[in-house]
Amino acid sequence: MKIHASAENYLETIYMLRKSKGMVRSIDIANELEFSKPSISVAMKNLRENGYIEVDKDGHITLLEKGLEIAERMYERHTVISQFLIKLGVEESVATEDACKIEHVISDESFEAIKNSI
Amino acid sequence: MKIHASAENYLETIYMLRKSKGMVRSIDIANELEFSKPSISVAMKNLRENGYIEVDKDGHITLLEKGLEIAERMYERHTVISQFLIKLGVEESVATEDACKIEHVISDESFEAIKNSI
DNA sequence: GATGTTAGTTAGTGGTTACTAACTTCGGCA
DNA sequence: TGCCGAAGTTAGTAACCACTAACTAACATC
Repeated sequence: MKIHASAENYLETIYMLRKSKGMVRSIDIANELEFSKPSISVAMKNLRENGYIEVDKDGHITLLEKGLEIAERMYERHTVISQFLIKLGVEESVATEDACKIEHVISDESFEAIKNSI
Repeated sequence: MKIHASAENYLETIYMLRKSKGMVRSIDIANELEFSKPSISVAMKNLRENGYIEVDKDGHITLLEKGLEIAERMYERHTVISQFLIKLGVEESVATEDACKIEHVISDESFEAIKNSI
């Protein structure tokens, strides 16, 4: 299973919700991303079957090592890029939205360059 | 017809090839983007049927007003973003590659902020 | 004139990503 | 006990974006 932008996004969202709310269920991700329940259900099934997350009997989702690695990477990109844009004068909500997209397409090299420029 | 990233990319490529080579045919776009001929053929059909480009009897492609507008917009984004990354120390080919992706997802507001920061 | 190359087309396929409709499962409460 | 609502699942659909296979059309070259 190759990880694509959508999977990166799901893993990052799990990571963020875990930080802000403690426990994470599918429904929380659906509410956060404003996606339908089935979309999340199918996505979590894939992530589970490929060893990125674990789901206990109560539906609580935990990031496994593989998943955590990606989530942390995305989270760092997200925070750095949005911080960078805000520093340039971009409105916070716009900066966050843009960071959400850019974080999935930018190279390591460019990301590091931006990070070092802040 | 809504314009998506791929269409923006095709229009931008036509614009760039026009600048560098004069005439542009489908095959030139295929070579430039390293896509198959049928992929380009179908894409050009869509752009033609929706008034973004014109194709004469010899297969020469011209941007119509709607298409030119998008192409110029993308071209500006491309040059500004890659220039910006190069200034941060990113290797040129990487900067160009990243600009190719970022230009399709970044907001006007963030783009202007980057442009003004150079 | 036959042959081969180049450009372009059509038809069908496959992956990604999200959707709706309709279902099950489970816990709480009248 | 029986019903309701919340959470999650399965099945089927749709749009986007590229692909290969196989075709036509036009032109060059021998």
